[in-house]
Amino acid sequence: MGKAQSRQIRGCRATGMREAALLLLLHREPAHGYTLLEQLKEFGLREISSSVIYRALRDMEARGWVASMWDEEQTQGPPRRVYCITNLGGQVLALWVQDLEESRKRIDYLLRAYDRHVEKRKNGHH
Amino acid sequence: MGKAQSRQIRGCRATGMREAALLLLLHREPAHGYTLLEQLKEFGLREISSSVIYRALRDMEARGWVASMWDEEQTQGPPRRVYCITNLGGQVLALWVQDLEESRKRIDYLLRAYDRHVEKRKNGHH
DNA sequence: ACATACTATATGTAAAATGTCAATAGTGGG
DNA sequence: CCCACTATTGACATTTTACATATAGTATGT
Repeated sequence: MGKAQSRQIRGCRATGMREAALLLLLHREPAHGYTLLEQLKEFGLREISSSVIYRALRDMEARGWVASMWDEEQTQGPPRRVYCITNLGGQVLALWVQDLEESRKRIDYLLRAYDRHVEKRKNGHH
Repeated sequence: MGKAQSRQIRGCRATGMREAALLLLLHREPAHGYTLLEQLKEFGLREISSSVIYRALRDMEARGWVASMWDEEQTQGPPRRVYCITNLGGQVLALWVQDLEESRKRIDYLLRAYDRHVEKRKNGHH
């Protein structure tokens, strides 16, 4: 399929949703990547593959937003990491939240502009 | 600066805003790239460089969402393209709008979840 | 004529983000 | 032992975005 056709409309997510959701979950309580993978569904983020989550977690750790250690209690499977949010991570979460608020405003504006425009058309103001 | 530090929080826009805004503007009336560049500010999209807009327009044309021709009337500068939205483009715009509505819902959900969480913390529920 | 500022579009390339696939590995059940 | 489920990681391709720059016409001042 050519380059021109490649971009599809597909569940347009706000950039930053993933990070914000992860940080929020970890702000509630420490968790493992595998658990977070499940919990993210709460936020309606469409299927995110596991490797993406794990990578996001490692990146956030490199930035100091979260910290991790291997879990001691052994469970049904190989050892797993527990991630905790850091103080910095909490602050960053607050920033993401502010950004999302602005995003929402912009989306609102566009949607209203669209409605107004469609409305006008219906009323015959070609 | 290392890879880990490279990702900044930067005016988190919903993916698809740009396309939707362009299509909406063109749905109102045909326009030139240079004009659209100006008009996009209405939607609070932070500085988008011209090359990004022109590329977006060409891509949308390749997908059949818009059509262009060289403007006949000559103006202050080199010849310029007029872009019109196509029927397909109008339908695509409606889809983008639906997507943005869902995006807004998801953002809403996350923001409320954050508020609830912060509220709980304040009330002493560790 | 020459410089420069603004209008206008196009391209090349690098960097960043995302997606896909598969590798590795422990545990438990039949 | 084979399979299914839990759990994390790495390699690679694709997609998206940003940035710098090329090209070019028009207008204005000197």
